[in-house]
Amino acid sequence: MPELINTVPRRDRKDGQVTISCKLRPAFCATRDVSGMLREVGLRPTRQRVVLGRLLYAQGHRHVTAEMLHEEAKNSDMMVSLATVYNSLNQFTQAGLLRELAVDGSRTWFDTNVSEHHHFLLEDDNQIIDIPDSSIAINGIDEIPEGMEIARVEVIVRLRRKTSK
Amino acid sequence: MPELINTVPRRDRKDGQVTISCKLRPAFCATRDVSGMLREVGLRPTRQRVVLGRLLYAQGHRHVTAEMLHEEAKNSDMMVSLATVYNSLNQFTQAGLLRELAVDGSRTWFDTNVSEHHHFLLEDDNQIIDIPDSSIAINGIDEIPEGMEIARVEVIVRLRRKTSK
DNA sequence: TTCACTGCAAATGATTTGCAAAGCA
DNA sequence: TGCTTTGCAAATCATTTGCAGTGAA
Repeated sequence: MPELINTVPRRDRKDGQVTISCKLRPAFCATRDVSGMLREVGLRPTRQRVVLGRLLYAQGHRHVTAEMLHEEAKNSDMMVSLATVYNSLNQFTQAGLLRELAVDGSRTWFDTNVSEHHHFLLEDDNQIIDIPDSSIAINGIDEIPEGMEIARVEVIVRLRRKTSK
Repeated sequence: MPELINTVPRRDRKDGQVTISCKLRPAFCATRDVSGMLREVGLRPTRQRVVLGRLLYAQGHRHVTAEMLHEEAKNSDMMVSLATVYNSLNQFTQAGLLRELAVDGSRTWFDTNVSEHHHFLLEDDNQIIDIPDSSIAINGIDEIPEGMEIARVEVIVRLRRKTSK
């Protein structure tokens, strides 16, 4: 069941302070809608794109790698080649349905939640979790280089297991 | 000429707010000190490590990739193999002389400034710049998952050229 | 002299690409 | 039918590794 949609993060800037408020955007809900969603962004709803779209959007927001998604497709006996998984993830990203996350040099993560929000990274088991409902204020970036503007602010809070003492 | 050293970032936490104050740590200064620096962290000052150490630390803080550093070594006719550049960068990182940056999925960046601070990423020309003297307050991460603690907070402010309008 | 370190070349792992075959409009 | 899209296999790119030779201590 879909939540209310709130895709546009608010961003106010005043005297060197950037404040970003964000609510998680709900998944493109409902399995049956994937074809429509694809058509909406100009991607032909082929069998493999629909399969991947369902895996991505049918269960709420997710963070996935190509390898993970490929594995899932295999397990649901909807074979999609790994190359196609990569291609589709890139097409989805370009179409604005996914967002790429740079958290970990070794592999690329994709986030089905494209609205502005931030992440916990569990260093021990290499898992990514949304920071829920965050309202983040950053001071001290009033000196943005000449001629530039902020495209996006990404905050990654790296967590580790508490050292028992 | 070295600035004053201030390696330890302050971090206070009170009611769900984490505040981090940081000053840029100066480079391990002076060309002639690289050998000593290496010895201090338990790395034998071999010719190639000293060459790389000089390139990294002789000119203030830097953000480099393995490829960049390899190129520089070649240009200064101090040949060091690419494999050794990679190995050295990893050894330096493990020894705490460098910090790895996750900004861009495609290649690994290393930062000679290991104290806690944050970065601008110029998306257009893929350049990384320190956010100077930043004092950053983050609200809303009071719900850290059970049994976890913050290892590090990374903020990346992605910048793009201002759209002329 | 000894053992750590380097350099090459080959191995790896993630991702992309070329191209013939297959599938949607 | 015609033009996309897929799937495989080969190509690529960044990075790591095995191992014989080299060099600091």
